[in-house]
This record gives sequence, structure tokens and C-alpha cells, in this order.
Amino acid sequence: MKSPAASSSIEDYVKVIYSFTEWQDKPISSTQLAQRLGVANSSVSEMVRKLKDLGLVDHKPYSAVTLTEAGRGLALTVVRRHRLIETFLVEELGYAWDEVHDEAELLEHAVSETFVDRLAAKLGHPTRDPHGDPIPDADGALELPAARLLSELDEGHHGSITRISDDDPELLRYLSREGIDVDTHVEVGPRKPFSGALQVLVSTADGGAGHPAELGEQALHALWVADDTPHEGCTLA
Amino acid sequence: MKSPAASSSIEDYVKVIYSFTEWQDKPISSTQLAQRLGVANSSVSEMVRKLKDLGLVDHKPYSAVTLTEAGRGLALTVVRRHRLIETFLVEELGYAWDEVHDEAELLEHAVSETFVDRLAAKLGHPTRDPHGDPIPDADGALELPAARLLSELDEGHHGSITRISDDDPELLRYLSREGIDVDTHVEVGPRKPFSGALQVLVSTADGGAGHPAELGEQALHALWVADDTPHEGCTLA
DNA sequence: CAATAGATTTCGGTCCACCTAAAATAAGCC
DNA sequence: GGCTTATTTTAGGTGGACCGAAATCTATTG
Ligand SMILES: [Mn+2]
Ligand SMILES: [Mn+2]
Ligand SMILES: [Mn+2]
Ligand SMILES: [Mn+2]
Repeated sequence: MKSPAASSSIEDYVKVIYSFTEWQDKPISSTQLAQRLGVANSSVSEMVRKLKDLGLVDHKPYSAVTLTEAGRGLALTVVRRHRLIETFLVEELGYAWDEVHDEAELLEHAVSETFVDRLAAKLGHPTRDPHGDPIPDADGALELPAARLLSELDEGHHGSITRISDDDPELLRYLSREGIDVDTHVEVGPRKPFSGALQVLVSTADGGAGHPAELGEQALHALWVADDTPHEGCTLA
Repeated sequence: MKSPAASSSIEDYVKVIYSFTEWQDKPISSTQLAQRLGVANSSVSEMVRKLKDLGLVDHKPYSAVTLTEAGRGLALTVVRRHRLIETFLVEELGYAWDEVHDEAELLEHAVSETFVDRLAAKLGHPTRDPHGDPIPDADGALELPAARLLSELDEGHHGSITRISDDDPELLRYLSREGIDVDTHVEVGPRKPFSGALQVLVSTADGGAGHPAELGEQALHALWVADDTPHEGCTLA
């Protein structure tokens, strides 16, 4: 039932391959994989061959890498560990949400299945991590909330933040300062003429008065919004 | 201030070298080191050379290995991590004391200093782990309780268990069943004729009626007793 | 004090995950 | 369709941690 225990590297590879298609569909290329893992392309080539031998990925030379069922299964356990650990760090150890990623990146390879199960129980079986990413359950099932990238929404749209990409701590700190968190309600305002920055009306989840924030390209591609009421604008407050 | 981050192996080596002299004074030999680490003697020879180059141990060929100040410092941080993690597993995740060692053995290499500090705070800065082993503080200071190995005590002696070696989970389970835990009060009874087993009177810390237990060689060398009142026998109960 | 048994080190070699530089291939463009 | 460019793979090599077998040293002991 349990494969002979994958190395940390293997776990990171399948996790990155999985994550790449979590919020969009194009499979990942060698180069993208290399970038996200911070290793050379050649290293990826070799490792992908190994992953293929292990039955974790499908791969034809010179094309994109996709997970097999086994690979996806492994990836989901790693993602589960990662996100539960992040949740633990925030809820129990008082970490800020921009501090948890690196810590979880290492810890995810060091915890046993028992540990993960007990941790999940202690945390009350959470389904989302501090950044809104879904936490797979022990069987690998997860609920992906319907959401659209903020950069794709038209002016007037509003909804609540469902997910914030956690790979740039700097951005997370900026968003914190602007009062933007998971479940924060936002309304899309006008594009700033040249900068490409978008004006957004931020209101607290409990219907406080909104305040404006300016979000650049980077932020727009890191924020996912639940398509609350995509049609008409019933501004609350 | 911080050395470039030791590998897991290096951390385990210095930890084992340190632990060997925690409750007695003879320094550890190559072979003993190899046994405790589960590696070949030849591997130890090589690694010891590296540790010496790193300034973590003193070593003259063909003799025992001892820690330098730097090595002792590193060892203490590893031990601190290990024991705090064990405490966490028992107190917060409901592990039994025989389950924690292996988990901590891996986790100790994956946690950051920040993690350790916050964990210690959350646990209330404990000074002993679930097996009674002292937990060094952030500066590496630790209080070694005065204690003697149970195997060295004469009949009639009594005192409370201060420390139980945690390297055999099987033994820990046995002791649990016999009602022996850290702070349990025991009185040394007679040696059984040939077996070498010792009869011990076990009473709960809160002065309940005692019951007898039989402890073999293995157990006698794993239990440390605080020299409570080494002189006369004021049997309580 | 020389022989020998036991502990320790050295030697050649493996496996893993990485690297740089060079070769192969796919894709876009005239 | 051929050329060029960008991506991907292969080739050759490194460092870390391990191994078994062989060589070497220490300590005992006869
Ligand atoms: Mn990782
Ligand atoms: Mn996250
Ligand atoms: Mn360890
Ligand atoms: Mn312990």
C-alpha cells in the first residue's frame, strides 16, 4: 500500500508538477519545473526520467510533464502535509502568513503519516490553509472553490478573496498592510491609465466601510476571487 | 554567529557523541558511534575526520572522539530541538512516550530556530522531556538532576525515577504496563537468585499503595533514580 | 618482547542530487 | 522546405554520505 518512501526531492518535484495545474490546465514544461525548483534544466531532465521509471509521471521527450495517478496521489499527500503544517504554524505557533511557506517546505518531508493525521485532528480538519489553498483530506480528496484570477475580472465585479498565491512573502506583507486577506471582500474598480495597476475597493468581510487599494500586475496574478455575484452590483454597506 | 547549517548527518553525529557522556564520563569510541548511528565503522572514520575539519570534534587517530566547545554547542541545540519536539508530540498531539523518538529523530533536522523558540514558549519552556531528559535552554544551559542508575542501588534504597532511556520503545511499553513513569516512586527490593532480575516496589507519586515489579538487566540500565533519601528507609504508605 | 586479536582507518566503489557545457530536437519564420 | 532559435536532453563531473574488504595500528598476553 505504501511505496518505499520518496526522497524530499521526489516529493518536491511531484508537488510542483501538481501545483502548476491546480488553478489552470496547461501542464508544466521542463524549464518551468526547473525554475520553480531552483535547479538546472539538466537536473530536471534526469529527475523526470527517474520519476517516469518510478511510475509517477508520464513524459515523452521534449514535451510537458504530467502526473500519473500514483504521482498525483503522492503529490496530494505532500500538499496536504504542507498546507496542514502552514495552518498549524499560523494557528498554534503564531506565525504570520508570510513566514510559513519556507518552514513548511522543509517540514513537509519530515513528518509521518501519523503526525499528519493527529495534526489534522487537532486543527479540526481544516479545508483551507492560511492562503486559502485547499487542503486535501487523508484520501486525497479536495474541494477546489470556483474562483477567477483577479486580473481577469472586469470593472464592477466583486466577490471575496478565495486564495492568495503564497510564493512571494513580500507581496503577502504588502497585502496585509492593505487589509487584504482570505475572505476579504473586494470590488474591482477602474484600471489606472498607464501603470496597468487596478483600483480595488476593499471591505472587511463583516461589511465595514470599504477603502481603496492599488494592485499591480504581480498582485493581480496572485489573487483569486470567488465569483460571488458576477452579474449585478449590490454593494453592501 | 550561525555556522553555515550542518547536515542532518552531522547533527546526528554530534548529538550521539554528546549524549554518550550525558550520564557518564567515558568518551565514545568509533565503534560505539557506528553502532548507535547504525552505520559502518568506516563511515564513522570518514565523518569524524570531517567533523574535525569543521572544528566540531577533537580526535587523535585510534582514540576516542570528544566534542569541542563548538561541537558541544551544536549538539545542545540539536538535543534541545529533539526533546522539545518529543514534548510537543506527547503534550499536544497525544503521542505515547514510546512513539515519539523516531518522529523527533527526523523532525529535529527540519525545524528552524524560530520554530523551536515559539514551540518552547507554547509549551511553557519545559525543562524535561517525556522521558525525563533535561531540555537545554536557548543558550544551551541545562540542569542535570543528580541521579543514579537503578542497577547501582542497593536493596532498601528508594527515590523517584528521574530519567528513562528512550531508545527502546519496547521497554517503554513494558514500563508503562508496570506503572513506571517519570517521577514514579520506587523502592529497591531483593535481587532474584539467578536471573539477575531485581524486585522493585512501585508506588504512585501521590503516595498510593505500592505494587511490586520485576526488572531485568535491560531495565535496570535504563532507569535513573534521584537519590531521594539514600540513607534510611521511611516507607510511605 | 613478539605474536595475535580487536579496533580503527584507508581504499576503491555505489547511489543520490546536483552542475556546466555540448549535442539534439522542435517550432517558428521566410 | 530549409534556417535559426529556444528548449530539452545527454555527457562528463562534483560533493555528500554511505558501504565492504584490506591494511594498519593498539593492546594484551604468553
Ligand atoms: Mn519541500
Ligand atoms: Mn499555502
Ligand atoms: Mn536525527
Ligand atoms: Mn527523549
